[in-house]
Amino acid sequence: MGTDFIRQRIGGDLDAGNVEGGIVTRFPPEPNGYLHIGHAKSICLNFGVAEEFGGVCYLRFDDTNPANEDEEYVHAIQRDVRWLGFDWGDRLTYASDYFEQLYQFAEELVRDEKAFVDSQSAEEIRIARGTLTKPGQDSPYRSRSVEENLELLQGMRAGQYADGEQVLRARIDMASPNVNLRDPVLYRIRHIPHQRTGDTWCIYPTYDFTHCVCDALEGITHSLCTLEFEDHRPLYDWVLDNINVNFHPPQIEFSRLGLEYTVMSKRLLAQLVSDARVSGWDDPRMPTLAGMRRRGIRPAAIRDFCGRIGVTKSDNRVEMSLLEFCVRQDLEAVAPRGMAVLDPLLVTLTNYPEGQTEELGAAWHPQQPERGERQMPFGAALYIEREDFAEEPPPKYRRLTPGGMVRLRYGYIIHCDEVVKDTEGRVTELRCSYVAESRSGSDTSGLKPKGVIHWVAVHAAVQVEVRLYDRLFKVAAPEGQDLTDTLNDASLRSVQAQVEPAIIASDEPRFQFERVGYFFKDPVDSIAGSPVFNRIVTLRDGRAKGR
RNA sequence: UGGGGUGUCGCCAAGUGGUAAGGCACCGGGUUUUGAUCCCGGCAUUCGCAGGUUCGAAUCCUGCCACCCCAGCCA
Repeated sequence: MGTDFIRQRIGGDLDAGNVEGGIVTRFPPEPNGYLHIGHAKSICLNFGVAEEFGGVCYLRFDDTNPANEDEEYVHAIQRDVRWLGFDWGDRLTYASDYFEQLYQFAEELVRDEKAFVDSQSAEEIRIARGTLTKPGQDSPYRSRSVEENLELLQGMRAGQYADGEQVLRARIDMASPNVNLRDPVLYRIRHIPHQRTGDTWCIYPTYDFTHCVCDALEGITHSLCTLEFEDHRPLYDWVLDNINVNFHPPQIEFSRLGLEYTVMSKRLLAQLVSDARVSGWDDPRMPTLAGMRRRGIRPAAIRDFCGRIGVTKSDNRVEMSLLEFCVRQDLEAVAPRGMAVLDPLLVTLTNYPEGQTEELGAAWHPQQPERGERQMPFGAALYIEREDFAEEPPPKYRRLTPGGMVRLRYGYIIHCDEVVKDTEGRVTELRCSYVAESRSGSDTSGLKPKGVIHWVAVHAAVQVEVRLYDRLFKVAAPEGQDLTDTLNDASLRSVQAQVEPAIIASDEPRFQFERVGYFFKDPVDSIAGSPVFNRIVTLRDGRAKGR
């Protein structure tokens, strides 16, 4: 793990003896959607920092707005954090755990004349707030007496008012150049049952009032959040400076993650789900942790990625190639190899005894012979990849051509004698001859074909569905554009592939289909004996290179 | 046009006055029965721009410029 500005700051605080009790951080998601890879950055930071400095990290649900939140998300978030490999131990909390204390602090602010109940409508408040360049106007209710404010606030809590009728506001400065300080709302009335507190409350504290107080109560030593909250820091500090709480965490901001060809806003992701542009939050094309998990990406790859992107304050949009690199690197040593033909072209070996078959040994992992091998059935009828044959090969083409030869990986060298086409001119079959003495491992032919291709014997091939995923969007930065014309309609392609039987018989969840990519048995749609494979990522393609 | 931020290679990102780390990508080359993996090598005389201070600046000062965020009773 590199040392970013936050870790440097924490290390410095530790060295200076500013944090006696050890580091305490928190990951504070609102349960209103699924976690995505941008959250993973924050999770890896908060939990990672706690681990590295011998501290602890809370998982705290920021459930202050029952209108947006749902229990489903609470479960999904816990699952995702755990899947990523982090453990909050007994430090699972909810902002709602502190509702009573929050309320008491609110009364305290009222008693100290630091807050007042405003009876203006939301619209009136908005207008009086001024603009970015014009100062706001004080509310006519700004100087109500402590007694009146207290009675009003208690009345709000008791349910005497309708939604929006009253609101508790901090009394700060309506002329502040920072609009967040223009008497921000601390409590609003919402006659909505809360998923955890039921109908105990009909007033709910806002983020700005809640977050800093929860941080203080939990003794968070470093409150890490994203850049858009930088303007809120004065308010964070104001609240803690004006209530009787003896702990004041520093808020430190870092930039959120941007990733090319996808979006990271929960709003847009939720829209993709509700508009059925994807199959759900766990659609393998989604940048959600649930989606990436279903795609077949392992948590180690995501953690590696989060370590490589760093933590800074600069706006960023990371290239997809970095994520892909992390995914491939993680899978390279782990995934057993197998062969699958995605777009089959029939090859008939004219000199191979009709009806004869044999078994050819093939390593599960060429760099790890200890993993053993499987037997690949071989016969006179084979499938090869359609794109591994070219009638008019481009320069440096290393596969089959009319009159050319290639090696069938772990098998024989074949020679293309005849190209059979249908009436449309489409190639339907290649009639080839095999070199009997070229069998892999006992090759005495002396031939040196320039290429090696994968294949599957027709008589033993199993047809399965393979889902080929591509980027969700056609443009690198889709935000702010119309989904309909930026969405990549080729982001999912389903094909019927021919795979070797050993893959079907294996319990391995992930394979590298040689020369094609890494694939994962879809955990939802696979049936015993009839798996559906998701393409996790393609193999790196060095085809452009010379040599 | 008010406030808050950010600008170092195509993308991330070190660097905190001593003469531009690293990763990804890309480009060579080697090994290879996966055009994969692996291995070697290349890749910013320059740090948004312009001045200034200094023996010396990406790092300090001044002035510009560009981009991002903020006017929810969302977080």
